[in-house]
Amino acid sequence: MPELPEVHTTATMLNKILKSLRITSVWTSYNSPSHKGKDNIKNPEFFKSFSKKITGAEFKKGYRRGKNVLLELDNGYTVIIHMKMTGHLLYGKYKKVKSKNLKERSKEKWETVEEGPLKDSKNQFIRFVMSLSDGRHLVLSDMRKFAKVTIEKTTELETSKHIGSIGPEPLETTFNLKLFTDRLILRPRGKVKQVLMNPEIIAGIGNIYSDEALFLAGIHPESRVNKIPSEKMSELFKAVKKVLTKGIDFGGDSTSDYRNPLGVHGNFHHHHQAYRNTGKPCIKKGCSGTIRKVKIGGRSGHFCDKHQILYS
DNA sequence: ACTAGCCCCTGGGAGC
DNA sequence: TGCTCCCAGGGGCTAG
Repeated sequence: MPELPEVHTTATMLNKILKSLRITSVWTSYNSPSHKGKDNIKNPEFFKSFSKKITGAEFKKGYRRGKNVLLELDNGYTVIIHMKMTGHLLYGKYKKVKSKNLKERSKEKWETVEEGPLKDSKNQFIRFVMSLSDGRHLVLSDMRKFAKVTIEKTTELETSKHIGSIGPEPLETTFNLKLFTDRLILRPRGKVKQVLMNPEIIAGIGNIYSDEALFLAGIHPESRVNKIPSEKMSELFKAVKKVLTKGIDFGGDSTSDYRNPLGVHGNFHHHHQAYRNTGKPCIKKGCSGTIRKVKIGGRSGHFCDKHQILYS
């Protein structure tokens, strides 16, 4: 699933690709009027005004905040895209076709006409399309329809409810051990894995990278934040930076079919040490433990039963 | 402050 | 081959 490294890869590439391109039209197959929250293109009324705001505008820059891709336009608005579980943004040449499947709510769908790396013609999950002034398209593929697309005035972005409450960025140079500890201790009795994954505490860390960081630091995911000794907190701090950086270096993690905007998979999922390795022997040097799975706050956590210590 | 549980959603895998 | 059932989960939400 897209976490910080995947969103970072996508946003960085889009910044280069989209710069000075114009949006000529917009399309979506999302249609859930009853969906909670009106500020989402799944709501047809919202999509209408959204479409009006962005059609004709030009991209100024693309960047990331937390797990959100932010696309700043030249007309004072910024498009906010959260890809959630199965979303990815793809750039290429697509065409609209009539769906043969009459059961589908929308009788239109999009498929690629591009050859090369982006052989995406079987992609039946394109839910949102921005047609661009170069004749190409930026499309959102979103199998489970969890993604969220919305818009804010650029000047109000930092105080908006979508972006305003997001915690500090763990890969910023200003993110040091003291800040890390100060943030975690805001939830003193929380389970460390849950606290790490809370976007209001620290931005961008999800299930995969929290498992991997805790594995590296040798801390059990159910440890209470205020029981973790300071030298272990220091190890965790370094581990968080390390796994996120490694994720970016590998082009992201494609466990959930993540692809970058040119359709290329990442490789981090070939290097998991804990995540989804249930039952396998621990690969830490000299450790004879086994990877176990536990439910924490409705999410599955994976850890070595030997070298990851429970502080509680 | 924290927890449990539900919801959004659909493909993939297991079991029969 | 095809059915049923369970699982994956970010984050927003409510209720306790």
